[in-house]
Amino acid sequence: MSISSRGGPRPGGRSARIQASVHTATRELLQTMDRGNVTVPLIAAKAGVTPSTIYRRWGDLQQLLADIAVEQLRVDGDPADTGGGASDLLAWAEQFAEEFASGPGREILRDMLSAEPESCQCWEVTRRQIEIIAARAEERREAFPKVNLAMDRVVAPIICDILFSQPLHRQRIADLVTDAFRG
Amino acid sequence: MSISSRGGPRPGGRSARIQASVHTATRELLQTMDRGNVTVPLIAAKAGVTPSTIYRRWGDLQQLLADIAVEQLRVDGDPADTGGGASDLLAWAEQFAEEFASGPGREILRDMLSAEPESCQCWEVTRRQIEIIAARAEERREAFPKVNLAMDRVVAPIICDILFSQPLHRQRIADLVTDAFRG
DNA sequence: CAGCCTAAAGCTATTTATTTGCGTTAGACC
DNA sequence: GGTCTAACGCAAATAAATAGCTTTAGGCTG
Repeated sequence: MSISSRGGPRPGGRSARIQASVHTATRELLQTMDRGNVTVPLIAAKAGVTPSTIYRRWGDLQQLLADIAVEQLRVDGDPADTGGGASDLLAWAEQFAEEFASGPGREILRDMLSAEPESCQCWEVTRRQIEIIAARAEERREAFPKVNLAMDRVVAPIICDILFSQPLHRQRIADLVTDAFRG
Repeated sequence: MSISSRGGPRPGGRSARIQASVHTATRELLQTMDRGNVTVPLIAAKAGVTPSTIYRRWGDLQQLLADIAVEQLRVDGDPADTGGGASDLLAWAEQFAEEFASGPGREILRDMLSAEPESCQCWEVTRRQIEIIAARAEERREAFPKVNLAMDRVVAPIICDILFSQPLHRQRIADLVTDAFRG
């Protein structure tokens, strides 16, 4: 009997309930107070679980925060359909930048990065959004840059601007998008 | 009498000695063991100071690590002069990528990012390196991209590849450099 | 160059976070 | 229903971080 073929209540049930409870508690705390003051015991108390539960499931605070951040990226759903590939990309980039350029947003991005493993799903999730935009553009038979190029020309510079605290104006984003269309 | 006009032994002397001692101890520990096992009390013991000294001067482990990382960036000195702007940029980018693509290198980059403040001198220091290359190219009356463009087209994608654990081949870097020269 | 003055370091006690071992429970599977 | 185990709760032990107070080094003045 292999480990994976047997196994107890892993996916659903209590575990899921606790995960939701911890996630909610964390998000609420992050709205109330500075990220630097949020601690594992605090989250545990608000979520109604013991700290050791959190340590065992997530390892440490950073990985928990990263987990939550990635989840939030997902729930944002598909990028808006504005009728054209170029404007889709611009709209998406503006929203993305706005979301992460703020103090808290920057902290979230950094949390995602400091979490060790493939938790850097951040890049994958983002890429998938661009793929959706690209697919729509193709359906309409529009010209649209390769996804890799869009990541290099638009996403990478925006992320670096955010991480290294460079100012990020509206025009700057528009320029990046324009550049992406010049193969 | 203003604070800045009086003041005790701030720049030189004991403080400098202790900073050097702590930096050295940290670097040595990082070579011996995993970054995750390095703690402030450990560093303090090896450096022959009390932990509270480190906490007061650097705040926490991340800021100390970031401080050291930036220092190491500096000591690497000017980028090599290979005789032409394009090859200078390529050589620099290859070395940069190699330095940070490794496991420890990635961790260093992440440390620099998680340290709060303008400690993100990482970007500034890097930019200055590109400026040096650009200045040399101008002296030779070569064509060379604007520094901002080089940062966007070469540095930003490389950093994102490293941070998000994308593979980073030699050819990939060469392509990025080539792109940068297509204004 | 002797003495004053203070920023920075030491020391210690206290608080807070993290780890660990062990008993308990929920719920997946037969 | 019964069994079996991953995940949880609880509590004790360890380790890290903070804070108060004392001591020291070394820049500055006279």
